[in-house]
Amino acid sequence: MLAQEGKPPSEDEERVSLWERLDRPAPAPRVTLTPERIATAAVGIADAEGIDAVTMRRLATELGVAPMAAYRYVSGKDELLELMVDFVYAELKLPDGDADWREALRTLALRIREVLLTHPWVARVSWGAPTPHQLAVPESALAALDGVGLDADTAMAVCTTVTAYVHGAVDLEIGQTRMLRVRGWSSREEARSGLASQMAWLMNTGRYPKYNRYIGEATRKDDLQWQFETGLDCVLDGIAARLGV
Amino acid sequence: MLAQEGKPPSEDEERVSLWERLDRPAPAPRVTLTPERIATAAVGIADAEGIDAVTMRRLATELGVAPMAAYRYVSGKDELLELMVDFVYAELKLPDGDADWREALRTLALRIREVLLTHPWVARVSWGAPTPHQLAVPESALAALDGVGLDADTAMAVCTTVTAYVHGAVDLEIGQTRMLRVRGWSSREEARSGLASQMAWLMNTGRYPKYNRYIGEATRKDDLQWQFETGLDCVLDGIAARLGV
DNA sequence: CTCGTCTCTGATACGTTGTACACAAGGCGT
DNA sequence: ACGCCTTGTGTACAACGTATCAGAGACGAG
Repeated sequence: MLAQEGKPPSEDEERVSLWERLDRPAPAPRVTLTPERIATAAVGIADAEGIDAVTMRRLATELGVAPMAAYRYVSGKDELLELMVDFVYAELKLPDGDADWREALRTLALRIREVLLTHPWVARVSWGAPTPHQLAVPESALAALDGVGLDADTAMAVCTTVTAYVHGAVDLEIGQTRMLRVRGWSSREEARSGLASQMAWLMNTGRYPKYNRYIGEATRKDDLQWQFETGLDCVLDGIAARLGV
Repeated sequence: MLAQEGKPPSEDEERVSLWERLDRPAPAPRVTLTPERIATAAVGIADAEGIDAVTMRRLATELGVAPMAAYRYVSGKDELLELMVDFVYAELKLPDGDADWREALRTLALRIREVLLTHPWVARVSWGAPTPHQLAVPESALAALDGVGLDADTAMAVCTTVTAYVHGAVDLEIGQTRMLRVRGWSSREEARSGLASQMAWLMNTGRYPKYNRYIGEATRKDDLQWQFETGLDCVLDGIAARLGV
């Protein structure tokens, strides 16, 4: 479609992945830009001002280069986001290999939560294809489960279940936190009494009596850590029960 | 800022939520547009061509109106997405009230999964503030848990845990499915042997021995329904165990 | 019937975004 | 020293969200 008369030298060669490309031994002369510099700058912007502030132009400004410069390293914004996600997962410290499977999975889950809460935009970005540092998570989990004598399908299912819970729970947590932060309410006292005005209106419709009652009675509504750990322990209990310790 | 010299009749009155506004008894004459028509059209586009195809202009074209017409009903694209999410959740059939709490939560989870898989874009859109039809989910779950004698915090935690698992699991599922669909591979035979080229390269780095082995041995890798139900049953087992049946 | 008014829609326009394309600059092997 | 290949620049365009204003059509009052 392009390069229809010139020379198509390496045109149409099979598409290599971002990671494969970056792994090749840096064939380039004079680089002022590197994947690391790009990722660092982009993650910095996202952490400071939210993922919407991450713009190819803004990134270029931050790096002191022209808007199109980063395109030598990532093929588009999607790959930039992949790079950012991988960069964040790189800071995840994996649990030691000599722990009980349950303890290993538990601390892994807690650490993932911490990382995701530190970079809330990651939860809404990560796609289908896992990045290298994301793959280290199931690798570590499977290693922890290795001695328990599970078949491959069950072991994978356990990993998926815990991962699903962690991501889902942190996602809810982030949404909830952001919902409070969007309004002016800084303290939760203010938030609880006024709640969201729309929420208040919804409650006043009388269509959610149980919900209304329960949030009225709840006393640990703000203890997100407790909620997360309670759910996580339920999940781990269930795994242990269903799999014979 | 606007209307600085005329009459600011209802200007600056406190911001009312989308749902409150739509509930007021339709004060308007001659409507060719309605929230329902807008939501139907937008959801249709998103289902057929993905969420990125949902554009204010595209939506207007679909509705046969000018690009700005829908802004009379939603204040911006964010509210359009809220409207779409609520429209989708409206088709969720809630379980009857006379079931066992466990069965109620189980079928609720399975039905949410079905809805989310039918409209995969919903999973990546839903925010912090729940829409009315989304609120019906915890309402129904709390109703099912009402007789079990849980304190408010625990009941809420149970709801959150199940919701978190469902959302997280479906999210993974969608990502996985989309990852297969992005390539040309239509069949999973083709997908398994070739896998993603990038995945294959990552595996060949030798950094993920366990993962590589387990996906090689797994035989139910494509049975996503089994995976989901297995995880779900683990979660429910854990809840039952930790809460004394 | 007429008219003022209120609500809904159309037209136009602006700033921002992602990115295609062609060109310039500078280090390395020979 | 020379050319080549990689890297960064400049310019440009289509598409997006949305602000603003003007017009159109139905209702209530007279």
